[in-house]
Amino acid sequence: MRIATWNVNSLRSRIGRVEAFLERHDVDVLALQETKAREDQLPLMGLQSMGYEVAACGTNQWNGVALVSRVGLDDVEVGFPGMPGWGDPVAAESRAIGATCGGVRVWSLYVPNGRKPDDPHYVYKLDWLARLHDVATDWVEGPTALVGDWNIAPRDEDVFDMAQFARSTHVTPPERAAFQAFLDSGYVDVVRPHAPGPEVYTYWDYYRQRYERNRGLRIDFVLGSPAFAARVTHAFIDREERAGTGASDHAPVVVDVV
DNA sequence: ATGGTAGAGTGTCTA
Repeated sequence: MRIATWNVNSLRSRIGRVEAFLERHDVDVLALQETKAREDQLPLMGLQSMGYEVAACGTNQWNGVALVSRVGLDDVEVGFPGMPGWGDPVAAESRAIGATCGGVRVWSLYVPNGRKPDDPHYVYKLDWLARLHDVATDWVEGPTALVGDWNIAPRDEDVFDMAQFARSTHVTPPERAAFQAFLDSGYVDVVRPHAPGPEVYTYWDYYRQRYERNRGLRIDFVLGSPAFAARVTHAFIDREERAGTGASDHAPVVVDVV
């Protein structure tokens, strides 16, 4: 079974690339972030004709996550227990969706950006991660994959130039500690062992031709519970998907499990 | 400190 995650930066504007990506890599389950659409706005007909089911959530024009699966899409849950921000327009219910696909519990996650370290949204980000961690410790016994845009670069090697992030989010010690807490609870970065080398970015800002100059960040991750990680045979970052006009600013991450 | 680009949709907001 092949599982992928992709911050698509608007599903409606990217639907052609999404369909081509699914076909090119023979993907069974695709977790999407920043769909930027309500469920009723989504162009699902093409995906359905390709044999996929879709579950989506999103209530505003900025966030939104979805799961696309052709190996089952059962027990769909929008959000997780204790998730902060209910009733907040920037927040909650459009950032997490979970379902059981092919025997694996998959969560598509769009971790809050944080904006600036002195912004209230940064506090909300850390709170959101803490609440997710609370429930994720209950899921670690089963075959679980926490996938998506974590908006954290856990290590210096995940950043093209640490000096440029001296006063920025994504690299602060509290954010990195929040990410590390998932690893300490048993979750494993299942991609890095299969993506060796110094530059394994998943995101390149649209500004300043950062993709062309390979000045990116690694912020999209597949964290697997031990039962999931033991089944991973291969993984890669589809860097080429970021090239050309009409690309998302994120590349998809693909994982194979037996 | 600012601005650069892209996408939501008309006012700016978000990333």
